[in-house]
Order: sequence, then structure tokens, then C-alpha cells
Amino acid sequence: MTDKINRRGEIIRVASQLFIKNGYESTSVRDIAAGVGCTEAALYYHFKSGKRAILKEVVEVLVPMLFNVIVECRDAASLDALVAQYSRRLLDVMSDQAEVLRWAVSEFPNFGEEERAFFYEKQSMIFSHFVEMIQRYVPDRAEAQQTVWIIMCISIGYIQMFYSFNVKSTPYGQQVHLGALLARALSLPPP
Amino acid sequence: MTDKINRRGEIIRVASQLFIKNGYESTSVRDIAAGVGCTEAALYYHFKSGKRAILKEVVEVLVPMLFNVIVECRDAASLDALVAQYSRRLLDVMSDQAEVLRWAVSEFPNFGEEERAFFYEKQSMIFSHFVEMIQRYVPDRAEAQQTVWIIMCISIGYIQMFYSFNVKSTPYGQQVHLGALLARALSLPPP
DNA sequence: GTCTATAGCTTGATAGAC
DNA sequence: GTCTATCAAGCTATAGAC
Repeated sequence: MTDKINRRGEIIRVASQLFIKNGYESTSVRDIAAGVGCTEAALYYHFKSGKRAILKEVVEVLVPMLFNVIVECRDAASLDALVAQYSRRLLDVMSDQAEVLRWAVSEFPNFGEEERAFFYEKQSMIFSHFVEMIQRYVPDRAEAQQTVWIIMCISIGYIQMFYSFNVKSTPYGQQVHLGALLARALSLPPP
Repeated sequence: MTDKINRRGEIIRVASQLFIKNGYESTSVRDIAAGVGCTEAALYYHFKSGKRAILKEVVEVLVPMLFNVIVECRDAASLDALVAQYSRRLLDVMSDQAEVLRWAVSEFPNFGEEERAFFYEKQSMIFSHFVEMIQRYVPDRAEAQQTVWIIMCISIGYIQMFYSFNVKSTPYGQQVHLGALLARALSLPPP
């Protein structure tokens, strides 16, 4: 009810940023406390099991961000339109997306059973949802699944390549366009 | 000339493994010394600038591994054959490749200017080389470049998805085949 | 080249007052 | 709920003997 009602949420928010920026191991409980503007001891009041408990809740905030772009592309008129919309939407949130993806890859080995289970559950939900969306245009289920894998692999690879590694196009090559890559890979007319 | 001639190389070898397994930050100089079988002080004899200097040389060993798979697929008779050969070869070394890729993604933000420059130089060399290989079958340069980007993005995405995250295929779906994904994305006959 | 010893710092976590 | 104070354990790095 007071305006400090959300110390806990604030801790998660600050911790997310720090974990993404510096990694879990390199972020100290002190750093988090400083960011929030309280002492370390106060953190241990809110999260009895300490740093690990904070990670767990951060995962529950960040992992959904990884997959949610997809859901927002319902009601496209065709596969072309869906792919165009998807890649536009993905590029909009790319910087965030790239950070979260890089973080997820880095931190995944440190995840415990619970965090992994949560990740797989979200991934699986989104995959099914995506396949259903694609089946409107590609009725054959196996083919729709393959389409989804291609979109997902290209998206992940593209993000890693051009955002995490910040690869510039080579001297000869103009900027690489995600939409064009996806269109070519799915044999759609170029955007 | 003695059999301890390569203490230095041994340090790099052990450090590479530990950095990949636990990350740079979480690997202590003590861990490396223990793995090598000497004291920390001895490490500081071989690497005057300490842990950081070790990272620099580890990068020079690991980054080339990331890209070298590609080079080994010369002299294929067709694009189909090249892609088939490439994905077979990549799957052979996939575990290593996945580990090194995950490590590179994780550690990239900690790289200094020199390490980044080294990374980009290798990446650029391999990209050019790959484009030339593809141009035997796809003479148009822009199209050959796009082909390479598609192969690279799908490979990276596939590795991250199925090795770094260890995503199992969903209930409905059979195992996802890298070669099939690449063939479909490049409009080649399925393998 | 390799060792022992240690300086000087940061870490995650807790006890106990308010 | 939040604080001060403190802890043991860990860290990188160096000095100096052999």
C-alpha cells in the first residue's frame, strides 16, 4: 500500500539488468543492493535463499520475453505477410531480444532443474502455438513444423551473428536483411 | 627440449577447457594452476599480465575452431553435395562446436579490442572463402552471399537450439535434421 | 622456472539492534 | 523491513628464496 510496496519487484528489475549486463556470477549481491538503494541484509530479508532465489525469479521474468515476439503476429493474411510482420516486429525489439538471448545462452548451464523446466515449458508452448499459426497457410503438419524450425533457427542465428557478435557485413556485402533471408529460405517472394 | 618444454601450451590447453566449462570469471587462477599441476605463482611467470593474458591466447586457439568446419568442405560436386558434406561434418564435431559457440557468445562482451579484432578477422576470412566456394555453384555473388548467410544463421541457430539449450523435439515432432533444414531453406532436394 | 608465503581485496551470508 | 557490523572463504597478484 505504501510506495515501497514493491521493493521485491524492484530487486528483480535491477537484478535482471545486472545479470544481463554482467552475468550472474559477476553480479554481486552488493551490486544489486546498491542498484536498488538498500543494504545487502535487506535483500536477504526478501529472498531467504539469497542470490540463487533472485536468479530463479529473474528467469521467470526474462524467459517469456524470449519467446513472446512470436505470439504477437496473429491474423496475418498470408505466410508472406506473417513472415514480414514477424521480422519487422523482431527487429523492433532486437536489441532487447539480443541481450536476453545472449544472457540465456550464457546462463543456461548455471540453471537448476526448476529454471530449465520453466524454460522448456515456455519454449514448447510457443512452438505449438507457432505451428498452429503456420498451419493456416501450410496445412501439412510436418511441413509446418519444419517451417517453424527454419524461422526459429534463422532468427536465433541472425540475432547472435549481427547483434551478439555485432558482425558487420563484409566489404562486398550490403546490410543483411532478416526479412529477405527468411523469405528466401521459405521460398517466398522477396519483401 | 626437455619434456616440460611446453608448460605454456599446457596452461593454454587447461585454461581453454576451464573457460569453456565454467566461464572466464568463474575460473580462478588457482583452478588453472591446479589443473596444470603447478602453483599460481608459476602461472604469473609465464603470463606476466596474469589471467587476462591467458584469455587472450585462449581466444587465439578457440576462435579458429569456430570457423574451421567450413574450410574442410572443398571439392564437392554440387551445392547439394556441399551442403550434405557440410552438415555431416558439422554434426560430427557438434558437441565441441556447441561448447565453443556457447562460450564465444558468453564471453564476447568481456573481450577486449584485440580479441574482438581477432574474431572479426577470422570471421571475415572464412566468410569470403565460403562465398568463393559457393560461387562455383551459384555464380551470382549477391546470391552466393545470401546463401552463405542462410547456412551460417541456420547452423548457429540449430546449434544453440539443440545443443546449447538442448531442446528436445516436441511430442508431435520427430528429430529435427540439420541437413534437411538446410536443403529446404536452399530449395535443394531433401537429403 | 618453480616454489612458499602473504598482502590486499571482494565475495555471499548472518547476527542482532532499531 | 531495514540497518550496522562482522565473518570465513575466496580472489588476483607479488616478493623473495631456491
